[in-house]
Amino acid sequence: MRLAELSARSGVSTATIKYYLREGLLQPGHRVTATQAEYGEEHLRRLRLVRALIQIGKMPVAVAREVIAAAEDTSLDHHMRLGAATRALPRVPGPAEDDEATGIAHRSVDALLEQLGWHGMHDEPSPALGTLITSVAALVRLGYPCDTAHLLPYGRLAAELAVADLDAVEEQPTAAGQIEAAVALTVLYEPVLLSLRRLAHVQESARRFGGR
Amino acid sequence: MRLAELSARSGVSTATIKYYLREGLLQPGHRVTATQAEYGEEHLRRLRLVRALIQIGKMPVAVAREVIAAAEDTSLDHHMRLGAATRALPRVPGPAEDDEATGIAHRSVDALLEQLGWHGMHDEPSPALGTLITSVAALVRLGYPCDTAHLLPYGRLAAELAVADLDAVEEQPTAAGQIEAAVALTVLYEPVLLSLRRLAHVQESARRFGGR
DNA sequence: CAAGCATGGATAGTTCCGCTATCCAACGAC
DNA sequence: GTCGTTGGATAGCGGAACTATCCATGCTTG
Repeated sequence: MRLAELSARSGVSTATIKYYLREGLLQPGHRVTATQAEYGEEHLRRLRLVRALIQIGKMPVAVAREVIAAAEDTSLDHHMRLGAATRALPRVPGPAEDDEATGIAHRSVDALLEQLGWHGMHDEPSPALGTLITSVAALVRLGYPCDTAHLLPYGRLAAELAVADLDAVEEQPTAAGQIEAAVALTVLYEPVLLSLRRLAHVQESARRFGGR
Repeated sequence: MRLAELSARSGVSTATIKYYLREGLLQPGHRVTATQAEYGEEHLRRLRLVRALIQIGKMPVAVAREVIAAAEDTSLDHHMRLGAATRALPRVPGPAEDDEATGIAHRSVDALLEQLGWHGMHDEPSPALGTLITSVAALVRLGYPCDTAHLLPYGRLAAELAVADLDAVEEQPTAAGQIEAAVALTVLYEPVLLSLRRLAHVQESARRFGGR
């Protein structure tokens, strides 16, 4: 398949595909002559994944490159590669300030992890932990309840989600498939989850404050 | 308080505050002379909210303006204003394409809403519904399991979250406080939830594929 | 086999967004 | 009165994600 066909089948313009090739998000096609290259189904699939990460997952192009590179790094073991998406992702600047609210947030989160029985979080710190603390600090600063008691139900539900997610990952037969699934499901279920929560808000609000 | 003090207490530069004033995200201060204005605690609070929406909630400035305007629109009733954040928000372009995957996604989502007993979703369509369908379509296109059976646990957990969220909203004593809380908690608990899910993935992955 | 259009690599340009820097006239404390 | 401060207006900047143009090659068709 030539670049033009790859473009037609993916719905991505040739100019954008060239851009992704430049940025290293896509393997170059097999050069068949000095000025022509051949692309296969795996390029199409990869392109769809990249597009989904960027458009649906709102991931910056540079981050998508790192995530994909980590997922393909065969020097890491299975567990590490499964965590590739998690580690490369969030980019909400960690707790930059060191004010009172950040301190409170830090303590609330530590207590939460303790109560959930999640250990080893500080050993290989996931950027998600920084994002969590920053977000809780923002809530604290606005005076909203965000102590361990309020966070705990969220933590328990997150744990349930993780079980469902990992089940879905394990449905994939091959190791490489599991890695890709971990990346794709982690990132692409996020808008699903947030949308469902928003819709549930509408439902629950209607139930309580019932319009008509 | 003068602009400089507002800046110092919020940690936002005066240039940025002026920008927010221009963009209508902040009420102008009370003009005390031709060239000076006085700001109060409510300006500080509002500024912190705006910052949180933009930095933590990753909301575009223009969207933050709409959300805040809707939340303050006293011509709407309580239920409507509580939904202001939900309706003004997501901006993942709705299902633009109309391919096979989108059709499958549409049917899966409809069946899901049916099984959850969520009705009236199509009457005043929340943009979250469009985001949901687009995201599911992307998963379908990549060949991942995303049928009603897979989505249902997410829906149920979202419903549980909504109950907890609305409980937190109802803790606020005043109507205006509830509106602001609905906006702030809807948006600012999103990174909290996603971070917890990522951390839970690490835990669950360690449990299953356990490195050491 | 020549004409002519398609291919794909390189490079520069465009658009949008979220600030940021510069001016400048009016204030106000010393 | 002097001089630093305030705050409104305007223009500029830097990053991100594309997008448009150029051009040498090469396949294709009459």
